[in-house]
Amino acid sequence: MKEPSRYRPEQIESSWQRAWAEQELDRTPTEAGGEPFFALSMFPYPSGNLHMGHVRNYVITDVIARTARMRGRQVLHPMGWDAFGLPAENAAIERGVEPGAWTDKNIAAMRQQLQQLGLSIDWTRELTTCHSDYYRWTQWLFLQFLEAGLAYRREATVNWDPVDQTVLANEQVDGEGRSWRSGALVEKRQLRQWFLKITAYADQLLDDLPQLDGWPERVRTMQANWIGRSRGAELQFELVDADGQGTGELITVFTTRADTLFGVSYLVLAPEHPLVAKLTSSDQATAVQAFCDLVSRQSEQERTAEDSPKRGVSIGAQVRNPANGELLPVWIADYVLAEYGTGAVMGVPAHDQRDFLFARRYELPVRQVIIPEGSDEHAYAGGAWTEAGVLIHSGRFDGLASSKAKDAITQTAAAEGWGSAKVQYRLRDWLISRQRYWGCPIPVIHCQACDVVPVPAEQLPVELPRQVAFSGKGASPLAQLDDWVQVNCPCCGQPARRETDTMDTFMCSSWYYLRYSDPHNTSLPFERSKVDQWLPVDQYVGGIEHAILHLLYSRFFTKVLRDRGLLGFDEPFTRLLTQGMVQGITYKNPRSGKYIAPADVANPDDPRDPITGDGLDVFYEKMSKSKYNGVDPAKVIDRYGADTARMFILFKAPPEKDLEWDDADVEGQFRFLQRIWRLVEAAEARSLRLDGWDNAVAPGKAQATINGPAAVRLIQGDQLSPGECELRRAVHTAIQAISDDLSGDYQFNTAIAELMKLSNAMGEQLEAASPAVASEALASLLILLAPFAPHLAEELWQKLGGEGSIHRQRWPAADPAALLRDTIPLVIQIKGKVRGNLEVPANADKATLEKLALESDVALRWLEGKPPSRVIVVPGKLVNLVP
RNA sequence: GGGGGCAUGGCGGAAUGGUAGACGCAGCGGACUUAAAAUCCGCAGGUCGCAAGACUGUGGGGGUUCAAGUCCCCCUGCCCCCA
Repeated sequence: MKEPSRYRPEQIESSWQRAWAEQELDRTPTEAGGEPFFALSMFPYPSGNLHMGHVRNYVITDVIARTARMRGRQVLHPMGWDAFGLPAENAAIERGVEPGAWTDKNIAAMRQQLQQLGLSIDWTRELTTCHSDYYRWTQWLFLQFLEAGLAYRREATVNWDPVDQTVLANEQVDGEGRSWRSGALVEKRQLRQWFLKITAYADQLLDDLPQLDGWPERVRTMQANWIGRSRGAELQFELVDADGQGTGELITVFTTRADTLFGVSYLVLAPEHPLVAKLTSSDQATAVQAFCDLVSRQSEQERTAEDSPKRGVSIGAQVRNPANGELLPVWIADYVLAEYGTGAVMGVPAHDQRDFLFARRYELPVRQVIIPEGSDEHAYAGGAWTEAGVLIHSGRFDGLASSKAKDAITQTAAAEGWGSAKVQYRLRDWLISRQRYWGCPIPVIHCQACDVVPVPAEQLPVELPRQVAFSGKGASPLAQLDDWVQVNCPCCGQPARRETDTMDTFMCSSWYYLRYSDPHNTSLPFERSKVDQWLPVDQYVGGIEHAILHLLYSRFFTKVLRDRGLLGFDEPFTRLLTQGMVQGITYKNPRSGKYIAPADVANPDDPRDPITGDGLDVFYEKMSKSKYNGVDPAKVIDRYGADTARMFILFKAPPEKDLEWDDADVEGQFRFLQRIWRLVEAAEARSLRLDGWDNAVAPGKAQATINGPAAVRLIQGDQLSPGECELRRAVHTAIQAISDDLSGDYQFNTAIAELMKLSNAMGEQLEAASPAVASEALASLLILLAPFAPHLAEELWQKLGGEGSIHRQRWPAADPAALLRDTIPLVIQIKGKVRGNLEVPANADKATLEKLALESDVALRWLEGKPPSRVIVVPGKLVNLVP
């Protein structure tokens, strides 16, 4: 007797990876035939090592890509590298390695790690954002923005990251005022910087959100909140001199509550407002300066939180309320931001909570001008009343409802020339300048005579100089490279200077998905016909942390490029799956706050600090080095193989939920794959073969409706034993369930549960089944398994003599005949409670079911001979008898 | 403060308004073995009961329905976004 072999992933995985590469199995089809399907993962930053979050991301996309291929779609499933960024520059500063070389080395390491996962990626389309054959086109696209008037330079209050020594866009600063990268509290600085005019697309970016019905609702909500459109009015207040005479100079405020105009007690400017310096009276100058210094050290969050103290100082100027002629003092305050609206607001303490707190603190008058409808009482005590209502103390507008009054006052303002309706956005223009070396150079030249001159397209790329000296201090290394900086102006030929700022790396990632459609084009970023053929991305997979940043920028790019005629669609990503985090078991000493490595915990049932003996807190948290809770994918692959790692990650939790890494569950998946191996071994020992199984996906071939060899097609229900019927039912139930789980809303965890059920059923029924039924079951199991565990499925497919690669097999369709049953268990309910079961003919009609139920033992026992008052029959399911 | 989401065994998680807990992990019992590992078979929400079975059970409270984890209202707790 032949010695049974054992499932040893290390012996099969790498050889199949090589074989598939030779067969070019993952190559994107170039000839027509079949509907295109673009499966995309958010590309990684090449840090040099793959972590579990990456693995989860790419495995999910891989299953989607493989399934689509087996369903006859033409699949584009590429990978690339988001390769500009600070870590490379920090490595250069700390270890003296050249950022480009460091990055390329990391890419090579990570590519190899990715390949070990058995991902069906077309590596011939790989792209790297820091290579000039890519960033040449990032520069080219920047010039498109410049030409369209969507890129501009201006002096602005910007977020300065003191750790990374560069500015940041608003989206890149979190709610606590910290940098998304370094975690440092950002400072405010006045600098002249490059911006992209994303606000010009604010309406489209907002209004097109509802059509993204393949996106998670919460991502759309987050984007809508971020754009923050509010409809209101701009109102102008004229400055008056000490004698109460108008000076002709105006302060413009933005408000969504024009209805409260008669309740204004004062005006507030942002401390950074350009008029502040001009308007401050001499006796207030010292106080104002001190206050501005104080505010510049505060974060936006601190300044605007509703529960924080509101501070300010009068600047000694006065304005006139255009509605009633009252004179109002002008203040500056921390809670008004220069970059939002006009940088000035009207203070209405009775109807705005922050104004209320401010007025209390500085003893400014509070006048109520809105009362709740149907009431004449003062509706506030101790706080502002911010709801809509009816106007009082508002002259000719008295008695109007808030909503009507807003329109009426705005119209009056327009008619009398002191205001107009205005739509305001929270979204601000995207600051793309970075004072760093390792980024895409901004392709412009500053000339004394010609001002800002774009580098002519034929001179692109503006190459980033290599072999640069890094100090880590002061200005960008680029600014210190005189040879590089000094050029002649392309316009007038006079000596000029290159722009030394580089682009935000989010620029590079805002269009990479487009380049995959035509990655080797040397005359354009991509050809329109190709981008329109493959895009928009059918399924995009990545982390929720990009809900606003990358996803909003990419939508913006797509719309701009559409308007430039470079592509022909409105949105880049049709469906979006935001996968959850991978969490590791984390031990923390609650007294010292120190994290303890799992390896140092002697007894996991009673975890204690190895040094102090304190009991430890145990919980799951996102894997990170500092918490010692990371699991290295390479080690898992070494020990169990890629297929087990893939299966575990997909089975453990639904894709959008957080996943708790658990070694015992990994073992469980390995055992499952072993059981399949043994199942096939046993079949092989019976000489079962799959070589008649002609089911391959051929380009253009019509979708087969019946699977398998002729023998199975001829299976007649009445020729099968009950066990064979049961087995076929299990097979086709699994086909149907897994096909559903892999359609649109991906549920890999339940799909794998169905595979387990099928394999359990085969364990019981396969041995007694005829070769035709058994081989149908085996082939189906392996084909259904193929997207999840591609190496094992291929190995076993070949073992049984399957023709061609299993990955070229057609996805099976369930045979409805196999799902039919003669009898079904009918649930008998008494008053809604389940009291028993009854085996009844599957095709029995309502009347028969009712009769059978009434005659059942259960009915006799519970109804005590009395006829029920009501009978509900759900055919195929249950009968509910209500006494 | 506003908006959104979530809450199911010891654990991860399943359940088109129709038998709650699929599938797995951990656990327990058994077989095989000199023994262990591996493997195989079986048990398993809780309470009461020898058992048959009954009662109870999806964060808490109400409601709609023949029937609610699922739909509606209120509350509590946790998470996310915005302020």
